[in-house]
Amino acid sequence: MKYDYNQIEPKWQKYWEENQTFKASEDKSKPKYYVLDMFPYPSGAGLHVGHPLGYIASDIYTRYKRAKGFNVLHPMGFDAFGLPAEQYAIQTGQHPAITTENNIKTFKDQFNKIGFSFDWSRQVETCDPKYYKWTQWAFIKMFESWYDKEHNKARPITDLVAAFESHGNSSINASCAETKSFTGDEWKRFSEKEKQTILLNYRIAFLADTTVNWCPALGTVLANDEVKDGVSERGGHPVEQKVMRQWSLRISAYAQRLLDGLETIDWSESIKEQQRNWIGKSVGAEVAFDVKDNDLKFEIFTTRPDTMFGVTFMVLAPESDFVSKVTTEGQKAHVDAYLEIVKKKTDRDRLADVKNITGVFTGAYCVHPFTGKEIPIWIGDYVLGGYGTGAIMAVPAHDSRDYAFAKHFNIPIIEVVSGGDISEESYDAKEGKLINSGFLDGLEVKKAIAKMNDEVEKRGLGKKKTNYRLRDAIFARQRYWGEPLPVYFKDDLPYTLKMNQLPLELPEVDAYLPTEDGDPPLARAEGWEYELSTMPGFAGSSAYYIRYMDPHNEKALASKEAMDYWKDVDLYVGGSEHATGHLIYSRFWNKFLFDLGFSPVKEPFKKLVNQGMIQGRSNFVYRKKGTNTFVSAGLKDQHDTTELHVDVNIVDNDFLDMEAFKKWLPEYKDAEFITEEVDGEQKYKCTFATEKMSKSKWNVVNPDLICTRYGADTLRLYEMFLGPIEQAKPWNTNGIEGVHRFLKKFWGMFYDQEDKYLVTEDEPNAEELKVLHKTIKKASEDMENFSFNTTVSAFMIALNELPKGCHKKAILEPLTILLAPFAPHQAEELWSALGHKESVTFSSWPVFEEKYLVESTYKYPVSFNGKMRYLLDLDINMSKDEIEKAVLEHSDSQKYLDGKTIKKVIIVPKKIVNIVVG
RNA sequence: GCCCAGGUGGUGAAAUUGGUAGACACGCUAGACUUAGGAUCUAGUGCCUUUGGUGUGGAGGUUCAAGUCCUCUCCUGGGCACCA
Repeated sequence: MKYDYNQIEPKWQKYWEENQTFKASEDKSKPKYYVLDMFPYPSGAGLHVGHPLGYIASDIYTRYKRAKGFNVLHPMGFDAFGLPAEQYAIQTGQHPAITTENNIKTFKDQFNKIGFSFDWSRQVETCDPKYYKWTQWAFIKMFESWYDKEHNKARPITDLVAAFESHGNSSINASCAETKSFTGDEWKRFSEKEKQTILLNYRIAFLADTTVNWCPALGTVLANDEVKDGVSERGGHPVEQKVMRQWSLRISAYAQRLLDGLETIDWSESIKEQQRNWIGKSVGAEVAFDVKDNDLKFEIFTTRPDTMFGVTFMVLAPESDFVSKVTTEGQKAHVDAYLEIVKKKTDRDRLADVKNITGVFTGAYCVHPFTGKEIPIWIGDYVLGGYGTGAIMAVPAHDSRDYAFAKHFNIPIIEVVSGGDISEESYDAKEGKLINSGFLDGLEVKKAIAKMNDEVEKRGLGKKKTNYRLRDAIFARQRYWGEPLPVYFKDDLPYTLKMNQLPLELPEVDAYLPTEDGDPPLARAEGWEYELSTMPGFAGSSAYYIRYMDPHNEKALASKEAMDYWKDVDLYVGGSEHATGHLIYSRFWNKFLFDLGFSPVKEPFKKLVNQGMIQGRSNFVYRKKGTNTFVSAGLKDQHDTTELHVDVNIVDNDFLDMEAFKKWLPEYKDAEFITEEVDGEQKYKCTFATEKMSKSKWNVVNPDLICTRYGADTLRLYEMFLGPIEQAKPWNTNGIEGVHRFLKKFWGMFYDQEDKYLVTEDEPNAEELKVLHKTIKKASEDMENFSFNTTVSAFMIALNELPKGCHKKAILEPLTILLAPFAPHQAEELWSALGHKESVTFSSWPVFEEKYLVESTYKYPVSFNGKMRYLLDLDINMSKDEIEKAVLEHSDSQKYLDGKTIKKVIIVPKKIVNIVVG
C-alpha cells in the first residue's frame, strides 16, 4: 500500500469524531492537565498557514500529555464579537451573526482537516447569549463590588454601604475618585440619588466622566491597548482625546497584584517585561510647594526627591485645573493663547512634536521649602494631565526633558548630583554624590532619596507615594456587534439587571450604523431601554478559559466541582501581541473573580508559550513600464521596470510558472517574458521578500492546499520542523519534501511497494534497541521543553540509524507512539496495522531504559597544550594512570610530544585528556 | 532615548549548558536505477591558496579548552515612549 494520506486522514478524522475520542470529563483518577489555545476571531478570509502554528504545537503537547497519563482538557471556541463582521454588516446589511456563523463553520472544517484533538463538545462562542450571559454576570458583579485597599481585595458594595451607615467614609480606604468625606449621619440623610452617585465612584465597574480615546472614523471609544502611535490598531484611523461619560473597570486597583503575580508564573521574560512596562510602577514622593502670595499648595510627584535643591522651575500640564488658579493677570493673555494652540493638537501631533519644546510662564511663583527661593511656575505640554498630580518640579540638571525646556527658555540650571558633565546634556543617572544641596551634601543618591523623604514627611510637606501608569479600562464601545451592557437608567443613574433577567440579548436593528443624532446603533432598536453602548472586545475573552471547564452550566459560569478539578490553565499558547491587552485583562478579571470566591486560583495561566508569527514570503515580477513584458530578476536592471507582487502559488523555488501567470489575471493573458538562462534552461526568476501574510501581497498560503498535496501530517510535521516555536519565521514551502519523505520512509517500514505487511515479531538486537531508546530519551526531553523541531529531527535520525530492513514490531510500536502527537493520522493507521483495536491516543508514552544507552568506552579528545590532536577510545572506568599509559602508547603521541616532557596530565572524566608539555 | 530578544554554511537550523561546531533537513554536485514521476537509492557538500590553514557579527579577556563565561562595540527584530 502506498502512503495514501488523502484516504487515511479523513478516515481517522471521522473515527475520532464518531468515537468522541477527545472528549474530556472530570476523571479524578488521573492528574489533570489543561492546554488552551487563544481562541481565534473567525475572520472571513479563513486560515492561512501561519494561524495553525500555535494550534499544532498545543495539539502535539496535548497528545503527548495524554500518552503520559494525564487527563487533558483541550477545548476550542471562537472570539466571535468584533469589528470586521460589523463593518461587513454595515456594507452589506447582512446580520453579523450570519457572517460569523458561516466563518465559524469554515474555521472548524479547516481545523478538523489538520487533525486537531479538540473536545468540540465544549465549544464556546462569545456571541452566543448562553455564553455572554456570564460575561454580563461578571460585569454586574463588578458593578456590585468595590476595592478595599485595606484588605487588598474586591468586596461586595453592601459591605461598603453598611460601613457608610455606621461611620461614613472617613475610615474607608478604597480605590475611588471620591475625596469628599461624610459621616454616618450625613450618609443616612443623603437622598437615593446622592447615595447612588457616591457609590458609583467606588464601584469596580463604574460610569464616570473620563478622558477617552475617541476614534471618529470608527465612531467609538477605544482602550489604551487598542491605540498604537495615536491611531486605532484596527484600521489605522486617527484617535483623539475627549472627555466622555463612559463605563470603566477599575483595573488600576489591581496594579500591584498584577505586578506581583508575574513572579509566580512561567511566562517568557519579554512578555512579563511588557506587562511591567504597561503597569509602569514608579516609587517616589508627593510634595506640596507653597505658592507665593497665595494660600494654594502646588502638589507634584517626583521619583527624585534627592534633587530637590536643583529645582529651578515648576511645570503644569496644560489640562490641569491649577492653571486658571495660579495664572496672574499680566500673563493671562499669553497663557490663554498657548492653551488654545495645545487644544488643537491631536494626540498624534503631540507625539510627532516631541522635539518641539513649547510652554508659557504663568506669572506665578512657588516658594522652595528648603531654600526659600522663588521658583517660577510654567505650563508645558510635556507634562501629562493624567499622570501623578499633573504637575512636576523641574530639575534641569538631572532630567533630559527639563534640561531641554530650561535651555529653550533660558532658565537657570543647578547641578546637585556630581558625576556628570551638565554643560551639554543633563546627568540623569541615579549615581553620584549630592552637591549644592544643604543637608544632603556628600550623600549617595540612594541615601539622599531616603533622607529627603524623611525630611519631607517630618516637615509635613508630603509623603512617599507609588504611582502606576496603568489606567482604568474603558468598558464600552459605541458599536452594535458586542455584548449589551445589562444596565438601565433611572433618574440618570445606572442600575443593573437581576440575574433572572440575563442574558440581555442583543436586539435587532434596521442598520448597524449610529443614529442621525450620533447615538450608538442600539438606539435604533425598538423599545430598547437599556445602555446603548456594548462591551469591548476583551470582555468575552476574559474568562472563557473558566467557561470551558463547564460550558453548558446554566446556573453558574462553571460549577465549583469543575473549577476545583481543572483549576487553571497549565499551558496557554498564543501570540505575544496580546501582552498588554487580553493577557492583562484576563488576569485582572480572574483576580476579581478570585476575590469573590468564583475562581480558585490567583493566576489563570501557569505557563505561557508565544508562538512566533509566520510571515509571508512574497514574490515579485518586473514589468517593463508601459508594456506587458516581464523581465526576469537577473536582467531587471537593464530595463525601466515596475515591481509587482505575484501570487506565490504560481511560483516554485522563485521560478515563475509562465503559463500559469498568463491565466492568473485577465490583464496578463498576453504577457511576454524576457527570461534568463539558469542551468541551461530559459527561466523566469522572481525576487522575494519577507512580509506579513496578507491577501493584497499575494503571499497567502492556504493550509488546505498543503493538506491536499502532502497531507495534514506533513503540514503538522513541517510547521514544527521550521524552527523553534517561539521564533518568527517566513513561510517557505521549499523544505516540505524532507518531512514528507520521512513519513513515506516510516510507512515503508510497515509496508512494501506491493502492499505486503513487513512487520515481524523478531527480537530486536542491541543496536536497534540503542537507537530506539536514544530516540525515546531525546523525544521525551524535547517534548517537555517544547523543542518540537529537534524532536522531528530525532525521528529522522532514528530512521537513518536503524539497520536496513528493520521491520521489528518491538521497535516500530514504540516509535509509532512517539510519532503520534506529530502525525496522528498515520500513527493511527499504523497502530491499527500493528493489531491494536483502540486509538493510539490511549496508548502510553514509552519509557527509555538507560541500560540500552550505556557505553563502556568513551571517545576522549586528547589534546597537547590545549590543542586537540586525536580521539582515543578509552574505558570510562579507567584510572588516571591507566589513561595516561594508554595515551602514551598511542602511536601519534610521540609526534606531538616532539621530544619534550610531560609536565601535567589533566583528565576530565568523560570529557577530555589534556597533556601539558614543555 | 529606555527595556527585552537575537546574530552560527547557499537556506531553515542543531550543539548533551565550557569539551570533536554545523546534527537533521532543504538546496547544490556526481553517479545508479527506472514503465520518465515533482519517484527512489548511493556518494560528496562551511570557507581557503587543501598532506595544511581557517571558521559561530567585530575587538579584547578568563581557561588546558569558548558559539557557550566576562568587558567593550556593531547590526537585526520586538515592545514602551514626554510617565517626572
